[in-house]
Amino acid sequence: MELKDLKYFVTVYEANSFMRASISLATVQSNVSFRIRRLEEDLGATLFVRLRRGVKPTTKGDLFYRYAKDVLGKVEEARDMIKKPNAA
Amino acid sequence: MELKDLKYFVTVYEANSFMRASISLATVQSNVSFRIRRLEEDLGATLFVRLRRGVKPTTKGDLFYRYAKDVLGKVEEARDMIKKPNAA
DNA sequence: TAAAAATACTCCATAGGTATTTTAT
DNA sequence: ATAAAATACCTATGGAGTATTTTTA
Repeated sequence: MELKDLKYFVTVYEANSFMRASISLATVQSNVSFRIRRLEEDLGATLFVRLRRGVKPTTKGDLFYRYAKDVLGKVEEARDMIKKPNAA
Repeated sequence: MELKDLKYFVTVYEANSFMRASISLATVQSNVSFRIRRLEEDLGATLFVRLRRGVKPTTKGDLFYRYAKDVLGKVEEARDMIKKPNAA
């Protein structure tokens, strides 16, 4: 699992679409598809159900979203903390 | 920044040595050196002072350690949560 | 001066991008 | 029928390993 996978996941979750997410992420739909699939395989769980128009998170997808946001938030916190000149 | 960088950082922090960390990480010293340096550049801060024998965390290194552990811990939590069959 | 980190270099795996096919309603 | 996801494919980037040089207490 990579931080980028979490970023992709969160973007897809909020867009309910691989295609729209790919635009936000300045990449291409096939990459989003690949990374989400790989993340699902890594976790051993389906995170989205694929629908006629876009995708919809599964229950596990909903749960995972909270952790993903939390992790990405913590990383930003760490960055901000390091940036502060008085932080050393 | 990648999760692997955080893992490398934490291992170095706990080993006080790039070389010993490389063994724990089943890789090679040059990779550890490279990833730590890149992480430092990414953050714009030195995380370790290089000593005659091994390394020693800077004040920012000490602070960053807490976040790194926290992030890696949260990722493990997420994995465990997803693994639970009743989590969906 | 010696143990350990940094650097230079090579090779291969894989990430990203293009084009096409498959799926689901 | 059609919009969107999956797949196949190619190329280029960069991650892992090897060998060597540089650093520092």
